[in-house]
Amino acid sequence: MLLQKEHGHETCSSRWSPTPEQLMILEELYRSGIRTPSASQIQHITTHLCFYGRIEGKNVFYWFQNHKARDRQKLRRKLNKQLQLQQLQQQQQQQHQMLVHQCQGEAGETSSETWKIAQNQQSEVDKTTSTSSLYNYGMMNCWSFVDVNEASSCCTSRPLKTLDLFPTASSKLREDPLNLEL
Amino acid sequence: MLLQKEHGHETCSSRWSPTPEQLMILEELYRSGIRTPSASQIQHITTHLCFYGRIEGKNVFYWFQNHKARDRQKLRRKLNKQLQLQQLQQQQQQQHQMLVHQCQGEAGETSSETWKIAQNQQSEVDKTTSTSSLYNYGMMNCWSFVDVNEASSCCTSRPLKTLDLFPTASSKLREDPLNLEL
DNA sequence: GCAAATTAATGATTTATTCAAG
DNA sequence: CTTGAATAAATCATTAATTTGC
Repeated sequence: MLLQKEHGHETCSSRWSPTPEQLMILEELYRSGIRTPSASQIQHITTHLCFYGRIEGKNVFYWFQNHKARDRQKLRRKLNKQLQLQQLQQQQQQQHQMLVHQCQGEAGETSSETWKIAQNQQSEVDKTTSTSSLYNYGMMNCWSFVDVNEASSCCTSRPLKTLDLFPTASSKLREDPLNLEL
Repeated sequence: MLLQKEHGHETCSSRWSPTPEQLMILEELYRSGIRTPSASQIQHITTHLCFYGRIEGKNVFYWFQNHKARDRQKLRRKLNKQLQLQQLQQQQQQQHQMLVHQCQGEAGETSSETWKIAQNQQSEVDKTTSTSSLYNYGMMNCWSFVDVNEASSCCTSRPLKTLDLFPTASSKLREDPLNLEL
């Protein structure tokens, strides 16, 4: 472990932390394709970055190591997430395909036609407050009769069935392999 | 005033907020091309989504309205941002192009070649602690002589030299195996 | 506003894996 | 098959961001 030293007015903490400029340049180099710089590359970079603040070769070395690793890690996780999502969505798509098709069948109608929500099964409670009333749907000049209590009564009955999602993976699931060197 | 209810996700607050399932289905419908659903489409969707939580027609109507608008907005902003970023990056690239090119010229070497930082101009202060010592650069079994005080003196005196001890010619790309937890 | 407490990032080390030479 | 160079993965440790209670 390094000791804390005072170099003039600058505080030397135990570990290097890049100045914004250094970071910018490092990232630029990374974007330009450098992943595991050679010794002399590290040397050049270090010399260049010295202008912006204290830095040494191993800092550069470590920075590229870590950045590359965490980049891949991030990518892997992203892909995994997307995969899970896709699987989920596929299942749900199956589950809701009927709804989609139903809606597609009615594609000809316009949204701003006056529409009424048929509220046939009114809940018995709260009959006093369940008055049909005029709703102005935003900026559209379309008014509809909607029952105020539509939602609450609608929520009490659950006619649909769900598939079990997430049972998929074994416990040993690891992140997907990923080919390196972007 | 908010009434709290325990229906899983459902809390009855003053305004509707979609459950994850509802949101997923709405987005699925959106992706499937629906932008301004007709009255009966809204009716169907609402009925369907009621299963997952309190919802009414106007919520569906508004959701599509908002989603469409914000989608467009997001796209616009994204494009603008990308443009600005590109311009910034171009400027920065100009600024550090030389360094990048320098590094590109040395692309053949491997990172873990033994490399030495010649530290000729030793700073006068702290002579006691400024001992050259062996550094193990992480997991690489490559040891280099590096001066402990490299950094402090590096910033005061610019010209540095690399002494590549044995330039091996073994840079080869390799398949990435890698596996990892979730 | 502000500092203590907590959390997220990330620099630095260690351990495990890969691959090629002998 | 063993060994060593090189590197990826995992881990440790400290700093920076962020939150939180005053």
